[in-house]
This record gives sequence, structure tokens and C-alpha cells, in this order.
Amino acid sequence: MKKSITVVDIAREAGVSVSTVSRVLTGNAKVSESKSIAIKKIIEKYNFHPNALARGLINTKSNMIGILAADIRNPYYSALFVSCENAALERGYNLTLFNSFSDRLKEFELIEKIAQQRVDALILLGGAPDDLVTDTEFADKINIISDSIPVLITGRLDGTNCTRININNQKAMSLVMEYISSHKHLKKVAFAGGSSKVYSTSILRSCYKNLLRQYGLEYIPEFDVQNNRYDDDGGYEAMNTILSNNTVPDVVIAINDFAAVGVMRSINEHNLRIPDDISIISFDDTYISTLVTPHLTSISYNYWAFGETIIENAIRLIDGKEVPPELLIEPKLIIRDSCR
Amino acid sequence: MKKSITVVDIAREAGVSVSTVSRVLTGNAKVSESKSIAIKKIIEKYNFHPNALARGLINTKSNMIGILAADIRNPYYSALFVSCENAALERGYNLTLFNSFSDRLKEFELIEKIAQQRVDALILLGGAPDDLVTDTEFADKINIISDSIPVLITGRLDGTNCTRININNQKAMSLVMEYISSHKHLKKVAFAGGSSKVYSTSILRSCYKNLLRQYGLEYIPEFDVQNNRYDDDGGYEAMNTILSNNTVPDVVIAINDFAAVGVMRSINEHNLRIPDDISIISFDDTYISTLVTPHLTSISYNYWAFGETIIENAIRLIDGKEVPPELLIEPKLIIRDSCR
DNA sequence: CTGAAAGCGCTAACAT
DNA sequence: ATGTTAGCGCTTTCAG
Repeated sequence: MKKSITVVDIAREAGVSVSTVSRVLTGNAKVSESKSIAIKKIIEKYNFHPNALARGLINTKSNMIGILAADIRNPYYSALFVSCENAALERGYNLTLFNSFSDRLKEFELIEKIAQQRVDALILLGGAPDDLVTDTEFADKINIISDSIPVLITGRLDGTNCTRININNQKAMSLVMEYISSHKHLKKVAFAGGSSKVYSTSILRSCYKNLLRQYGLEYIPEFDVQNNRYDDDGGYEAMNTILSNNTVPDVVIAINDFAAVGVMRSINEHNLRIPDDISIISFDDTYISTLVTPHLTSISYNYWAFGETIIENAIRLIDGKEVPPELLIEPKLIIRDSCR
Repeated sequence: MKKSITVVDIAREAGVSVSTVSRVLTGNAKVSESKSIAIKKIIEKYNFHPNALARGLINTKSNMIGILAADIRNPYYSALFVSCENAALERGYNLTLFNSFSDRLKEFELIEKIAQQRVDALILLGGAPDDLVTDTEFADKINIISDSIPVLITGRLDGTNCTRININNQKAMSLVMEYISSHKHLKKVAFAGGSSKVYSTSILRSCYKNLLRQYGLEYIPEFDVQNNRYDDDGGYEAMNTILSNNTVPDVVIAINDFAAVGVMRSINEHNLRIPDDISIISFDDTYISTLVTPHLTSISYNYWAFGETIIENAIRLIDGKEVPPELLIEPKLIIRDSCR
């Protein structure tokens, strides 16, 4: 491990002062053509890169954005992270990623850690901001952090002034219901999985009930199974519950792709066919939706634009610009093979 | 955004010098009980945290480890990342993550960027080090980087002295073959997917051939389909090719879980049953293996230990300690329902 | 045990 | 256009 070379070394070899070197590095001031070229050559020669720490120290800016995600192993978050990364890189920012696994203690701990790292902004992807009713202790913590850096979240965090970037869930459910109602044979509509304590899910569920009425479809309580789960086994259980009734639904809305997979398993085990006997629509449109057979008709979010919106606004905030309190990501329905 | 408070502020309020404050911060020297308590109280009061940038600048150490992964959306990498994160956090390090999507240009660019960020070590998860024959230009680049920080990789990078952490692929394939040979009805063994240009795959494939012979099983060239792919459609195509022959294999080894899903799709479409007609064994044991029905019998790696080994050795290297040139992660076979 | 002071590598006034 | 200098916030000799 050899000692890394500094502006002083470059300056000495070029026979100029450090500030001249700094000037060609930043491009913030004029430097004579000849010196500039000479300096660049030496920089090249030694593969020199200015120390980001020193730079960060001087303008109290690290060019790092901290991301605290619920779980990067979930394709929803990894898709979002990747698009954030892309947007950040394009704008000269790096990302440092942490996972809370939705463990409140870990969230507190990591937020502390990230703030200490002197990131320029903090982004919370899921976790505590997913709660329908805000953990006030958590909100307090965020309020302390957001005194020094902007904090952006997906979800809500009442009592804070975090910028919220959310999926337009109303729109998402309307898309689903519009599609269902346009298929006259789809009468009995079930909804499987999710938790009433989760903000986005609660929106989805209330829209589900309202729209059902609006489209003249019956709301059947037995077909609305809320079991606090978002995984395949949760979908499986929910569907088993639904199918334990006397009647079979025409279509089931699964809270996400994972739940949809479980729903499919249950349907198959009941010797029913998809989509001939039961249609399925899911949320999130992760790669899971095309991994299964039949491919899932699913609500998609344009993760690309989603991440870009998050990062773009994080940087606006870093730069001291104004940003609306909430930004909505418009969903669309991707029609595949799971609906008849 | 209020100006963040510094050691100077703390020192002033405590009526001591900054060095005393620094001493209680680092714990590297004795401070009188009374002053120490007073200082800690003030630190607490203001929720003060030393600026990581300034700290990093002074000991030329950022406590950040850079990870360049091929694609975090792949469950193999996200599982690995999460375990790396856990191990790093436990040891006082943070991770900064980048994705190359196995694009060579992007890899060059990002490596540059990471090095500039003054990470204490660089970890390459897949990408260029996956190549069976090393890209010498890439190796050159890595050699420059590894002059200043340790570089660890999964895979190989000939002509560099990177520490390699790899899965024991020989062992992995023996486990598979041992299992197959212990089932007397499993005679015709197919292998689907993967690329001969990938280091790990080439090991797997040569072991497949050797062990077949060793166990007295026939190597059938038509059953060995190499198509440079690692996704479900790749598995699907490979299996279609295999099934285009006159005979049907008893068991197919899929290069990973994704390929296995495609293999299953193909088998189903041929109206064959799993595992009654054809058994399947896959590599990687990601969550995909329990998402599908039947659950996949799969080679698993203990991602937890995998990540821990990577980080542990990265830190050993950072601390100037010796580390063996290659470390092997021992696989095991998780038996589920895809084999008869 | 404590304080003064130097300096990590860089940038941005401030001179010239 | 270029050099000199003063820090950014912290740790660490070096004195005392």
C-alpha cells in the first residue's frame, strides 16, 4: 500500500502552486493553456484523483446520499435502488446503502450511523415510513436529522416535513378495477394479503371497497383477506381462506407478486385453473411476474422514473431549492396472461 | 439546514480544550473522570457526532468499503450484499454499493469512482472476475488500484494479487453427483445453461463430465447444453433443446435457480412431470428455489458465512495483516422436492 | 492528565 | 493568470 499522491506532489512536479492544480481540478477559474496541459499530463501520469474526504471536508459536502431500505433482497427495493444509483451517478453522487429489515431498533441505529457519515441527504425506502400511524419516537429522530440534511421517504411520517415520494395508489387500484369491470365475467373480486397497519395497503384496500361499489360490484367480506403478510406463503394462506368459502372468486387481487405466487399455488392445489377459473392481478410488477406461468398481469411503476424522481428531488433539496411536499409516481397496468 | 456542531463547540461549552474532547471521543488516552462525564453529557445534549470526513482525512481511512456488484437485483448478489453489510457494520465499516451490470465500460468507470472515494478496500462481486480468461486491460487497472487499497474478488483475475473468495465448485458438483448416483434410477444426467467463458461454470462443467465417468454414468453430449445464459428463458431454451432428443433425461442440473425455473416451464409444456418424470437440481439456493412448485433441491452456500469471510478478510488486509490468496466457501446440498 | 499547535488534502478568498 | 494563506473538523504529537 503506497502512500497516495496529492495536489502538492502534482504542483511540485509541474512547477506551479497547489492552487493552480486545484483550479484545473475544479475548473472554477482560468489557467493558462500551457500550464493546464502540463498539469493534466502529470495527473494522468500518476492516475491522480483528488481525495474526496478532503474535498468533502472543505465544502461540508460528501456527495454521498444515504439510503436506508427495508430489504434490498426484495426485488421491489433492488429495482428502486438500481434506478436511484443510476440517477445519482449521472449527477455526481454516490450511494451508501443500509438495510433495516424493518427492525425498528436497527432503523434507529442505522439512521444515526448514516447521519454521522455526513451524507448530503437521507432516503428512507420503506420501513417505519410505511406505517399507517407514525411512530412518534421515530418521527422525533427524523426531525433531528432533518435539521441538518434533507430526508426523503416513500410512505408517510406525520409530524415531520420529509419530502414524500409515493406511488399513486388510488390510481393503481382504479386501473385494476377499471380493467376488471371491463371484463363482464369478472364479478366476484377478492383481495389477498397485506396489512391494515401499512399506509399504502390501507389506501389500496379502501379504494378496493369504494370502487367495487362504484362499479356496481359486490363487496364480499370473506373475499377480502388481510393477513399482515406480503410473501408467497401469505398469499397461499389467504387464498386457502378465500377458497374455503362456498363460492369461488372470479378474480383475485394480490397485494404483490410474491403473494400472487402463493395465490397461484393455492389455486393449483385446489385443482382450479389460472386464468380459466380464476384470474389474478398483482402489484409491483417485479421480475417475479414473468417468472411464473402464466405471467402475471400486474401494476407497474416505471422504477426508472421512480428512482430518478427520488434522487432528483434529493439533490434539489441539497442545493437548497424548493420541492413539493409529496410527489406521486403514476402506475400503469401491464396486461399479461393471468386474467381471462 | 443548521450548521452542524463541532468539537470546538463541545470544548467551549465544557470549558476544556478540543484535544480533551477528542480524547473522550476516541478513548485513546486518559481523561479525568469528572471532565469525561461532563463532556459526554454535552455530546449527548447536542446529539453530536464527529465528522467522519475529517476523521477519515486525518488517518487516511474512511471506514468505507466499496462494493462493485454485477447486479444487486439478482438474489444471489443481494443475499451476499446483505451478509457483507451485516459483517461490515459489526466491525465499524460502512458499504458503498455500485452495480456494473457486467458492462465492462461501466466497470472501469465505477472502479475509478470508488477508488476516488477513498474507500479502504474494494470488493468485486462478479463481473470481470467471472471471466475464465482474464481481461488483461482490466487486470492492469486493478493492479493500479491495488497499489493503494486491498482488492478482493469472487472469481479470478490472473496477473493480479487480489484475494479471491470463491465457492468450492468442485465440491458443489461432487455433492450433486453423489446425490444423483445414490439414486439408482437417475441414470441420464443433463446439464442446462451457463457459459463456457465463465470461470465458475467451466469448473462445474468439467467436474460434471469427470464425475459422470467416475460414477459410471454416461456423458451424453446432447444433454449438455451450454447457451451462455443464466436466466429463466435460457433454462427454458436449453431444456427444449434437451427434450428435442429421442430420449428424456432422468435428472437435469440447472446452472442456477432462474435457469431451473425455465427448465421447469419447458418440462411442464412437454407434459412431463417433476419430479416423477424428470428430477431437477439447481445451484445457488436463492429464495426462488422455494417460490416454485415443487421446491428446488439446490446447492446452497451459507451466504451469511460467505459475506462474513469477504468482509473479515477485507479488514484483515486493511489492517495490514496476511491473508491467503484464495478462500473457499463450502457448499451444501439442500434436498427439497424436485428430485424423485 | 491536559492544552497548544501541527497538519491530514484540498479549496477559496485574497493578493499580486 | 498565478501564488500565498487560511481554514474545513478532527486527531495526535509534544510540552508541561
